[in-house]
Amino acid sequence: MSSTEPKPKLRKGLWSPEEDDKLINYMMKNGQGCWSDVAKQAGLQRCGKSCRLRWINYLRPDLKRGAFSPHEEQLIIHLHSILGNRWSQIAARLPGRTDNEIKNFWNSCIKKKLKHLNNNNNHKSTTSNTSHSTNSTMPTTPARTQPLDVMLARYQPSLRTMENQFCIPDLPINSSMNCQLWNAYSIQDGFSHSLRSMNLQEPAQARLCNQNSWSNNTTQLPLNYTSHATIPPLVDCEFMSLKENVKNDNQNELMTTCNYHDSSGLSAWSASYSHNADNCDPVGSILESYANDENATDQCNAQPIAWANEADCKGDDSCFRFNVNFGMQPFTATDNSNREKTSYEFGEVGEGYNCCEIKQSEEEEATTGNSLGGGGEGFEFECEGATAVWHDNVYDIHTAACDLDQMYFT
DNA sequence: AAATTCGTCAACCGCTCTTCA
DNA sequence: GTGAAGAGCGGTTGACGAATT
Repeated sequence: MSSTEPKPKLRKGLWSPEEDDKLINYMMKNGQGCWSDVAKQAGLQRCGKSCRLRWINYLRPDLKRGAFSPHEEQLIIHLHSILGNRWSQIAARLPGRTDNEIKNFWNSCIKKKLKHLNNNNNHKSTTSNTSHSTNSTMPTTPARTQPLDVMLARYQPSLRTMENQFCIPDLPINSSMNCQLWNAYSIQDGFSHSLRSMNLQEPAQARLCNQNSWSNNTTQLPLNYTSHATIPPLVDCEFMSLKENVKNDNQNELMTTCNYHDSSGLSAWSASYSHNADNCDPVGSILESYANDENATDQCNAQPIAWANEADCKGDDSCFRFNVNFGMQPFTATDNSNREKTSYEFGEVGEGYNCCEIKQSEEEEATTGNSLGGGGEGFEFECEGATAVWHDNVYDIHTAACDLDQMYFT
């Protein structure tokens, strides 16, 4: 049965240049409003939804047209490895690109490359397994030199190799310390991690270097992943520390866990240090076991992060947590009750490097004592415009570089 | 040269979330 | 508190040009 009433027929399909003109003129004149009104008032026989889509994905003036740059490709792969198919969130971090564009690019281009890469790898591993079954050393394949290849390789857990891990270059650390580094490219939800553990050597400082600029607000992923690889230019950091006066021998023990976030608001890598792990409480023991476990690459998940739980601070432990922005230095943190003041010095080290040096000051050792222990208190820090407010196990972070909200410690 | 396959991308569809009365 | 409308998101479709057979 056919209706005799003339229904308002809405156009579908491709937009004509005339329709585009009408929409552009209307939007330039009136700005964005109710989309169903836009359709009517602009004289378009389209539904509001169609108008919105056309404007957002194609007509708005701030769109960047053309092919994706290599850097954009890397960024998309990086973000997708963390966010999955959350195209709008990925697009939000690529100025001038739309979610639709990125989605199409992913489905038509990157996905294919990944598949191809995976096929190659499967072939390689099949053939190598049949020929060498007992070789337990790290893969000896040379470091990849193509950025996209590196990103793709890192995206696929099965393809991760030593040279594809983030590592902190030139990271001297006390021989009594163990250092554990891991990248975070397997993050799906919160801060679970894919780990790479390392034992490092003296001296007793942890220097975190970056060939790019710490203070650069834009996200630039590292292009080279050699043994002295760069790390992302991170501008935000969650920093946790546990300090314990070990009983009997009056020896200080320090365990520190850092989670770093790049300027796109995503965790990019983490590092942990333990001092005098031999005397460790469970916290240090966990760290040590990972540091000594050659197979710890992918098994830790969120466990290290849990060290910062109040419950892990036993006895007279002091426990303090704060956020820093490495692009701003020096950094001083004060808890919101003004009972303690903890200073960390970040200085530039080396020509062409904007490095961050983390060390615990004498004052801090002397003053942290027990007063920062206990749960339920919030901490608030400020650092040249950056604030981090801790409440209900959530950090609200606001910085001049980016506005990150609700980062979680698990 | 025609037919077929492939790749790209704009647009649609259906669903969820948000806002507001 | 509730429902309707609008907005936004991700998956999918289909048109169209290029490449291949």
